[in-house]
Amino acid sequence: MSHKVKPRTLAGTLELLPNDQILFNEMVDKIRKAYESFGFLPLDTPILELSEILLAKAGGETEKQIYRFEKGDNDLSLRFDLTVPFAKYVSIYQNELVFPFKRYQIGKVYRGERPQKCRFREFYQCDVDVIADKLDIINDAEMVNIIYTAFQSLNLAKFTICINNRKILNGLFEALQIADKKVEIMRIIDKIDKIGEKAMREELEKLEVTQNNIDKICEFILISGSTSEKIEKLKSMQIANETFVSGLTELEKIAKYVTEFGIPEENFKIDLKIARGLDYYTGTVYETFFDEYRNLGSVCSGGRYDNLTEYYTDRKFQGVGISIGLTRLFAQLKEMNLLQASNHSIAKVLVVPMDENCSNFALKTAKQLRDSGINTDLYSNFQKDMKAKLKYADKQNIPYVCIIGENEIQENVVTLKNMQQKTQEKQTVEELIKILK
RNA sequence: GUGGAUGUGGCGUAGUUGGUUAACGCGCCAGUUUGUGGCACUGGAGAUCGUGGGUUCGAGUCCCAUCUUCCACCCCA
Repeated sequence: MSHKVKPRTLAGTLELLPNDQILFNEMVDKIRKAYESFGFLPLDTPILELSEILLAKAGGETEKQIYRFEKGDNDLSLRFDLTVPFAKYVSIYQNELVFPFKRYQIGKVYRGERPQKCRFREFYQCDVDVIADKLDIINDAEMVNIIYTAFQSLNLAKFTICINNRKILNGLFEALQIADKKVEIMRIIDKIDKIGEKAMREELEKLEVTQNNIDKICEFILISGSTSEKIEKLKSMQIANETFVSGLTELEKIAKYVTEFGIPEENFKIDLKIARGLDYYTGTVYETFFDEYRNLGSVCSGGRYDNLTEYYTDRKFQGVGISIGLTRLFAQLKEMNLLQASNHSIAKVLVVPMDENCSNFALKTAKQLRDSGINTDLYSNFQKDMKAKLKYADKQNIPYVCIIGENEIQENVVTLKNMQQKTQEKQTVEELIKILK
């Protein structure tokens, strides 16, 4: 007896049973449809890239978390996100593409982290981005609309799309003369919901931000009220900083467009606490939360960037985009039992020949069904009895079984059994197709 | 990368102060007379108790090491 290799799946990866996979695929389909409904174009890029491409921007988390290896003389890496390959793609094909280039991409990305709850090493991202030499702010507003449309069609839970603008934060830091620490400060601010105001203040103290400035930051990020009230309050702060003013103007425009897009007020909010860690964001930043499950964190995030292709070309491109982390979202929904159990099957009908002598009629019937666009499974074991055949249909949630035996062949009909209603009737093949269509 | 835990058949667990052929539920497979499912009943397969050392007459149960997985931090989807 040889030793068996114990079959197991790498931690931090998601592997589903068929019922869940069907649900997962349905979510992908809905997201794709939402993205395409805005005219975004599909794109696929390799999972593998040369390391020099993915690591063009040296330092930071990327370098720590990227899966990198050598094969022969090639220094290769697995893509860490879909944005960097997108930047490479745009740089290569800049003369062939039509701008503004609106694309979506749904695919797996890889991060070499210590896996933990809802934290994966291989996961799906569903990205949409627009890129052009110059991109009007209305594109930022359209992103809100896309997120709204996608989550509306996913129909999972009540959600709120929160936006902020990095320029406002940067402008404030410049005005307070603490711009040299802006990246660190933004990361700390970003954590306020998780750690609370007190802990946030303590962390800022550690950074040697003065008490006066900490007060100002808190006062600022905790501004409350409706969207228009917040904008008024920000204006009344009278911060004489160009960056701040330009960020505020952008935010105001987005709020206006969002209303014009017809997005309900309850689904959209300005949240000055949102900073986002990723340092390539330069303007609008997005996060999306489920109202009743805020603790899940953001289920869709993104932002505006000024020069995404800077590592590959001198031509400057502005972009704005968002991403749904579908693997994490799915895992969270499943854990919280928020997914309706799938009783969907891929096959609409199971064709069951009683024995080998019935194969000719059964196979022809199956072909006719498939030619009519009906997903048809064929029970492919003549040996087993009727019990096993029906059990198979039952377990697969196949709604109809089409039984073909000696009796049926003689009368030139089939027996169609409705599994749910437990009824059955003899039908001609033509009637069968009509019923199943 | 830092810190804390975990590890018993496919899954979830029991296993008493170390003592005979490791238990239970779910699942899986097969039957309950052969053209009718989800129920019930009967039977069956499946674990060298993560791995390697050690202590002991004897270890799933104690000690050490190692691996694995999980959780938190970091960062992020």
